[in-house]
Amino acid sequence: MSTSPAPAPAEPGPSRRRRKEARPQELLDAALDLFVEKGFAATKMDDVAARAGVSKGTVYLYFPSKEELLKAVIRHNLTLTISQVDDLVDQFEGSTADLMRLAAATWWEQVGATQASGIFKLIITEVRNFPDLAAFYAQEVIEPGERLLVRLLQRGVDRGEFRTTPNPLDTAHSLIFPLLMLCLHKHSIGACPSADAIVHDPRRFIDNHLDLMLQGLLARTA
Amino acid sequence: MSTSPAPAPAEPGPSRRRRKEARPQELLDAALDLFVEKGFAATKMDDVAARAGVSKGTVYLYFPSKEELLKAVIRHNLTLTISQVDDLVDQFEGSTADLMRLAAATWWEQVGATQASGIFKLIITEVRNFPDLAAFYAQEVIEPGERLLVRLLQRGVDRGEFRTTPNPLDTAHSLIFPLLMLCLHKHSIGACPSADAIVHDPRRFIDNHLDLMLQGLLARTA
Amino acid sequence: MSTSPAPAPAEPGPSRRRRKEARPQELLDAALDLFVEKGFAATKMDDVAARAGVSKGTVYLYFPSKEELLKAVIRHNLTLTISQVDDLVDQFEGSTADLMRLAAATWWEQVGATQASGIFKLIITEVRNFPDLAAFYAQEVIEPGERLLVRLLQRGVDRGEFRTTPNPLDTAHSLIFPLLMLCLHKHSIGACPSADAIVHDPRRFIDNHLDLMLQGLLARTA
Amino acid sequence: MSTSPAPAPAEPGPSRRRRKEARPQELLDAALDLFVEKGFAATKMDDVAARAGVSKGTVYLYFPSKEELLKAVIRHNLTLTISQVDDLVDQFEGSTADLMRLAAATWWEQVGATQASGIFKLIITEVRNFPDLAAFYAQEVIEPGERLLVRLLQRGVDRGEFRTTPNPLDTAHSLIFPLLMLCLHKHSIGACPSADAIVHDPRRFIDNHLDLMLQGLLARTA
DNA sequence: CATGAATGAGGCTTCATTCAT
DNA sequence: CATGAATGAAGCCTCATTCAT
Repeated sequence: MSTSPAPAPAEPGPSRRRRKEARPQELLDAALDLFVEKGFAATKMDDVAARAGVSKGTVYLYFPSKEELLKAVIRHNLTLTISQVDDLVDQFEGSTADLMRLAAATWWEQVGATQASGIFKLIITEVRNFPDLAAFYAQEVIEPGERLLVRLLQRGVDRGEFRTTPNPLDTAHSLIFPLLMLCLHKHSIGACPSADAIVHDPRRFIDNHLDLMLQGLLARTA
Repeated sequence: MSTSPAPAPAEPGPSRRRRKEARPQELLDAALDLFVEKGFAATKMDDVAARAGVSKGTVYLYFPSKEELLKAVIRHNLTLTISQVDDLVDQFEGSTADLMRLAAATWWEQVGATQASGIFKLIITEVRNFPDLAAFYAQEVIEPGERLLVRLLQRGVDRGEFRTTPNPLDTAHSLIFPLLMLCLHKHSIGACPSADAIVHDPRRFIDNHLDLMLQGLLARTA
Repeated sequence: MSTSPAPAPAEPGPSRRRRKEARPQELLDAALDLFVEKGFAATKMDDVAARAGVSKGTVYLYFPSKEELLKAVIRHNLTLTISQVDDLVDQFEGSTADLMRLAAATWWEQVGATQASGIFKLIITEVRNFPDLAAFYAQEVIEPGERLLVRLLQRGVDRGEFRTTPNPLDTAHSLIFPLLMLCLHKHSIGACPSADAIVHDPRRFIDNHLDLMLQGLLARTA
Repeated sequence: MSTSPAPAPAEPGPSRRRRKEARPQELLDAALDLFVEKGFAATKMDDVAARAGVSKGTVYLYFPSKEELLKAVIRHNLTLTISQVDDLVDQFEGSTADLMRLAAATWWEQVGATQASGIFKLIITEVRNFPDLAAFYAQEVIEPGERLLVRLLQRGVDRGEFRTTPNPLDTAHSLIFPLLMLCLHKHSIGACPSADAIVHDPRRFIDNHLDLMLQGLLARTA
């Protein structure tokens, strides 16, 4: 986009400096793509560099090793997501069913539909090779995520919309697991041309899933 | 199944012979474990050999290359599972809810709770590096699996137990995805000691999930 | 020498095994040569392998890293030298002057004139990059060597052959330093064809040096 | 010598100017230190720049390559030393023993005790990798040095102070080698904290060495 | 059949050198 | 002049694969 030769040298001189500032982000994006696509071990630093449009050595100006690059990729893609939905739950005033639909849509737009959705595959793939990640991910994603979902369910119960379920955490997992599978699918089988996409329309699937779950959760008035 | 003692006890001794006959199976098991744990690229042939209790060269007596070993592992772990449940659906005579609970329990016992459950992580991890797998997996697992689940749902509808859902395939995915996530979790975060197990009791989770789904599916008599 | 294709396969089968047992020594010799010639940092593992007649990877079957190879080279070339001269001093019965000449000749034959003489250059060159070596060398070589030399001088004094010197350790260094310089020279300037050899005859130099020193040490009867 | 304050105080300020003029010297000093400490191959241009307090690119403004920097370092540290002692020999009127003591003390002060003493280690370390150095060093240092020492010995013989020795060059080496070893030691084992200094007092050692040698050289009147 | 020594292509990483600012 | 971001050749080390025993 901005890599075309600058037509006017009149500008203060951003070309080199601007690149420098953008590099880490470009490298993180390139690395995320490749780590998700091929796995950490099968990704070559050369490939990361090439995809970011730099030479091999440049990557090492920004990240001291392949492993640190991985950690930076994960750190970079795990922040800020849950807190937004957290705020949503606080402020929303409609029915819990609507809130859940809104939260799911938000999440899908910001995470599921973006490059960041690959992070789930990456975690599942690499967590056993880099055990540090486990604690980090549990603390940064799983725990806040579970708290959020349980809070959401409790809201429904408190407002008389949902029945109680024997184990709210299990129920939370029933809600969220299919969405995570959507992400995993998108970056595995779903990315292979040979296998025709199994889930054709993620948004429709999410609606259907929430409908099913909400039916199962509704307080039966009868 | 085929490891039963050799019928003729006249031979010099069964132990060495049995080993030879068991080798491929032992190698496949070792390879599955390691491929699932570390990923294909990060697994060394040395490790596979060591875990199977043989020397490195021996692996090549049975599998011509690492990639062929991977394919053999996948092929070996994908067969026979669905057909069993298929038969179940044909023969079962009780309610579809009970059938689903039985099918899920059977699947969990034969797949989810065993080493073979790792195959799902392996597929997700490696399918993009070995695109052949995609078609193979789609044909051998996804399509029969989806057919089975849709048939199951249809049975419920036909018998007046379930309401119809706008997209039965989506519904099938809502049913099965959480179970697959259980397998993935078990072989990723769930295997890390640092992160306390998130899903503590798979069987209870499956019950809860089916209850929720069934509530959502039941034909409302009201 | 023995790498020609074996004409008679009748032998028990030494070719492969014998190589395996000789490898470490061959590699240590090759590494000593190259480390001494080019320095540790400038020596490539490929070069070591090539000089030992094996491929790159083979070196790593015997030494886990370049640094460990260096340590092994040093360890291997520092043992057994001083103890021999130590025994000599114990058993010799002639004049201390003769004993010193014999000791020097022995040392020159076993160390100075051999490949092992390079170890002194190697130590001087690399000790600051690998500080572990300092303590090791001080303990294994310097301390026993100094003790030996001081004992030798004391023998001369005790027998009324030598005068006392204000600082025997200094005197010991005056004795030994020129011999060490001989080794250093041999592996530096002395190895360059462009500079005509400065010390033409090491044995003659050693004789001359000892004569000078002994003249300086003799008890003056006057 | 040339770092005296700029004659014209009218200019904006001497500090920046002086730095520019001092740069080459600062770089040579930094490079000498590092080449001596770590060896040529293990020294990074970054380190040289950092020690001289400039950025990496700046080094290349003054020296076109790392190898040229090495040559400049050596050239710079080899000049001017011997000619001073040469003059001393011409002008001195006392005993040759005293002259030798004076010459040794002068040399120690101007070379041995300074940073320049490292040059001997550097030559020994690198001469085989840069054969040009051999001829240069032989011509600039060894030959004048040997001529000087032989002249010194001849002076003693001519004045009836010393006996003749069978090979004056060997004797010259016996005189000078221990002093060179002092320099080498100082920049190798002597610089390692782990090994307690072996030669504790260089000046005392030099005195002792000369006393020994002079005793060995004295014309015996008896 | 089984072994494990040997190979060498390939990947991560370093660092001398260049050059736009 | 000085900077430091960028480059890419080169070196250490790994590991899939081969093959003599």
